[in-house]
Amino acid sequence: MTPSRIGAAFGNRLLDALPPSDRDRIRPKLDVADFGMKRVLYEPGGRIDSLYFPVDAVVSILTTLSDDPAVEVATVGNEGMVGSHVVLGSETMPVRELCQVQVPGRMWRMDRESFASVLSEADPFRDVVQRYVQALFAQITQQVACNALHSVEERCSRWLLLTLDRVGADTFPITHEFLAQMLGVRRASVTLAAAALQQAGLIEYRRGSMTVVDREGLEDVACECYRVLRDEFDRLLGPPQPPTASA
Amino acid sequence: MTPSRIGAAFGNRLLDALPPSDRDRIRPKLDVADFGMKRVLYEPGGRIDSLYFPVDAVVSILTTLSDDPAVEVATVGNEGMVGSHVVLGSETMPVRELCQVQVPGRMWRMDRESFASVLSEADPFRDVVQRYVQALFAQITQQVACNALHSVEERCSRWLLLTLDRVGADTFPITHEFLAQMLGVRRASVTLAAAALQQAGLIEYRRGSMTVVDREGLEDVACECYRVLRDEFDRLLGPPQPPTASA
DNA sequence: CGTGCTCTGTACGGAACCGTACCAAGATCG
DNA sequence: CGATCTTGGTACGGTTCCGTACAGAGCACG
Repeated sequence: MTPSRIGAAFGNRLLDALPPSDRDRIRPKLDVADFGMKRVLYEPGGRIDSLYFPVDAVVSILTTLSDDPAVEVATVGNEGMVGSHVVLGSETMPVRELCQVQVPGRMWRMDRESFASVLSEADPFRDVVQRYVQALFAQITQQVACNALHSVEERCSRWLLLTLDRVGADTFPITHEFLAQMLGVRRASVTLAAAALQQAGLIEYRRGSMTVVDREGLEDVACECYRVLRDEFDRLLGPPQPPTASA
Repeated sequence: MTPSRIGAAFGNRLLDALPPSDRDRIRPKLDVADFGMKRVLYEPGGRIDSLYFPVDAVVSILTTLSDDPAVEVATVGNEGMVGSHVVLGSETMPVRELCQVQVPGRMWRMDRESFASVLSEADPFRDVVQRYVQALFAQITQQVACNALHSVEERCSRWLLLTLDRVGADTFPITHEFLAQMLGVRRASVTLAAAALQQAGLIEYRRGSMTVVDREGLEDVACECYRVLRDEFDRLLGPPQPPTASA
């Protein structure tokens, strides 16, 4: 943790969308969490005891099926928070959904009671949280159409771009196997798509590590879903701030 | 409209989940709406002036893409309401989503201001509405996995079963073309799947009209998504009531 | 330094589905 | 009752992706 300069930024777009005075008001209720890769934050149907506001971590919301591995329905990074169901009045996850750390990194943590009490006061916090839940809704919605209509290569590109926006770096850890599970496709299909993207000079990867080389080129290959989501987040949460060294 | 017997049911599971006294309290704010097939209730990004509680109508929530026809992300019938974004604090639809009547029928209508004012009081209404929004979330989430993993025939069956639960009858109007758009597949693919289902003696159809003959057989063909959604709705809203003649 | 494990590259047949197209049967409407 | 439109049946080549399998390449650890 850091000395809390007045109104200092958190490095999380949702929290930083608050006026400085509101930031200082909730700061005492936050501490820092740091989880390793693939750490499960909430089990299916499990209790939501804490909410998390990622800084440079990325978390997946997954849905489980009886015969297949879990499929990703949305990702949460520095633009949002993990545990949105509390906003809908629930203290638990849906029966078949879980949250899992995708890319390790830092997150701000707040326990559910604190969150609920801050939320119950009518203030900017409630407002920005509600807008985030709308954005999360939009993300899942887009994923429905994307999975129905777009190719593996398009979806891979979309996924990489979204992740890129959420971790602060061009390189992040990811295996083909893992990405395949997120997209609900074969590992070999991801290998093929990734090879094509590397061939085209858009990415580079070696054994569990992915680097985006040509970001704009990747946007051209990705389906429109990426831009749609980015624009919707910007509309609801305001454009991303340049990363002020904080936290 | 009907003479309002005290505590009378509405024929909508969400409204009927309220205690009779609460039902009577909101009854004056409701009137009956009846829209034809394919009528658009909200345009993409458009204002939500009224919310609707279907009785025997079915409404689709669709997401639009620039190059393809709109794809269905969820359906709303007598288990829920149309206009859930108001609960999230918005007065408009997301930029790329719309709501369209799927199967014509009756719906209860409430204007947004009335809804918001009823909602702001802490009471059973707020509670049941929040649970419905959770169920809607679950439905869209399931659709993500379903579109990624399941065949056209499985998805057709799921769609028919969900619709069957929502209209009060075994027969309802639907064309192959329309169903294909909802699922994001070719019209010919639906024709093939429907022919197979008819061949198996599960359904019958003739020119824009579909009848489910063997409901349990259809459940066996459908993917697990149908049962998952039905169970989640029952969990959050209570089991469906036998249809009391009302409204 | 060798062993074992994880991750990636690649192959092959097959299934599902696509884009497109054309025709026939039912409905509608003058 | 004939013209026209909508809906459904069918076909065909092509593409994408699947299921499965195996081998090599990088890394970790004893």
